[in-house]
Amino acid sequence: MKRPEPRTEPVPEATSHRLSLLLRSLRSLEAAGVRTASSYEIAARFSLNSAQIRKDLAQFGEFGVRGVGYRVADLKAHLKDLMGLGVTHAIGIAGAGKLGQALADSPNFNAEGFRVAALFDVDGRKVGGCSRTGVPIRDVQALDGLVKKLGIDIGILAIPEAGAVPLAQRMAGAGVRAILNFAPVTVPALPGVLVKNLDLTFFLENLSFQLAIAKA
Amino acid sequence: MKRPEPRTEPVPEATSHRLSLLLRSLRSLEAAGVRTASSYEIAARFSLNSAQIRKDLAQFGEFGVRGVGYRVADLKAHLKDLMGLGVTHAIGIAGAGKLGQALADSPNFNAEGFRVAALFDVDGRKVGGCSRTGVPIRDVQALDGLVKKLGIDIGILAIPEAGAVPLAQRMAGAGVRAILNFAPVTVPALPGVLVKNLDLTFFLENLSFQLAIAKA
DNA sequence: TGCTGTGAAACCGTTCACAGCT
DNA sequence: AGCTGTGAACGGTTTCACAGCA
Repeated sequence: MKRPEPRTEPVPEATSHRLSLLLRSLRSLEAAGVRTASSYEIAARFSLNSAQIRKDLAQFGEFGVRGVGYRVADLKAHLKDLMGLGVTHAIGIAGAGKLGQALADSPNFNAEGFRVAALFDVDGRKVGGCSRTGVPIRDVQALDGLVKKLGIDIGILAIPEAGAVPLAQRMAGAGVRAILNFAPVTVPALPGVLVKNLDLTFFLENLSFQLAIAKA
Repeated sequence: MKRPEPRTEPVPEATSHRLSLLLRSLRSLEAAGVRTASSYEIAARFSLNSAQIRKDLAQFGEFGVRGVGYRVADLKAHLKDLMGLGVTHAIGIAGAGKLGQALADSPNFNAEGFRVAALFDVDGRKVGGCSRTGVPIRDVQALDGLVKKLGIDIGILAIPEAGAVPLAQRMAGAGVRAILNFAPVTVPALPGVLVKNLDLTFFLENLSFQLAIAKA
């Protein structure tokens, strides 16, 4: 099994999402006791083209066995490694409101590869407490120190619009390497830090838009 | 100002997101007292190509004035109309946990074009209560009746994985026209209902992936 | 034989560059 | 002159179709 040159260009978001889906699918195949699966079988699971699965994987190496398919356990292990889920990322969430706590307690954010290390808030009444599953709520003042101490490499912004950009900058300064922003502002790219803006309103508006068009 | 044929094909998600961004930008321009803006000026606000803005809009009509640009108030009104935000969509959220309540109380989900009409839960202790901003929590049993009574046309799934698909089907049966699913399962397309699966884990995994590649 | 991995073709979205209106 | 609206060029992604290996 050979590997191509290590990539430097970012992976297209569509590819990344398909690989996440693939990983999820492999987990369920493994749980079902399936040892080996062809790209055709996998493609049937979610509605995808089998060639696309092969192409997606081929960018990163040769993971299959001709005439046989893919060994589920092997491919899953390779994928996890590839996606950087072999090591556990420590997450810091700014904003201990409902959204922040929902994310902090979510099994999805404490799954393979991720662990929510702390919540941060400005509200003195919340600071010192912890979320339902025990994620401590700290004062934003302590952010810089705790990012380093806890090894937080991913920051999440679950705060109102106004504070988002400065807080993103603060996180970047503290050494966070990636930021997921839920506030309805576009946080600009920061040097050396990956920023993903994720305004949930846009998805709602998208639905509204599609409905409006279908109606017409 | 002429309009092209009404569209039937779905709008690409990228276009839809850009138009959401454009709408947001127009609101801030209007708030700043700007009356008219060229595609070049608007493009500079977010980092886009001016031609793309013109092309995006051109699919739906002619909204600009040659030699002048776009009248901010006019374009905003047209965009809102186009995106189906002229009428208010009633939203029903399944799952009155932290995420469900966060969304129910979010100003973004109660903005122009949207209003959260009800939360639904199976937990008898929650039923009968309401969220911080007063969205009533109802028993899932009552879903079918309330969808019709409250005119709910958009359903949101903020529940664990297991119940998501059946509940989506139930919502579809009750007459919901679009579903936004936050549970980590792919809810398949249902006849006559728009389904958008939005697994937040995928965005985290995407960040992890990009970090892993950058490191290599 | 049956599957992967992959060049070639088709498709789609973005960018360029300019005609045409005000 | 200045800007929109748009045909044409470009670049990237998806699909096809098959060579090549187990």
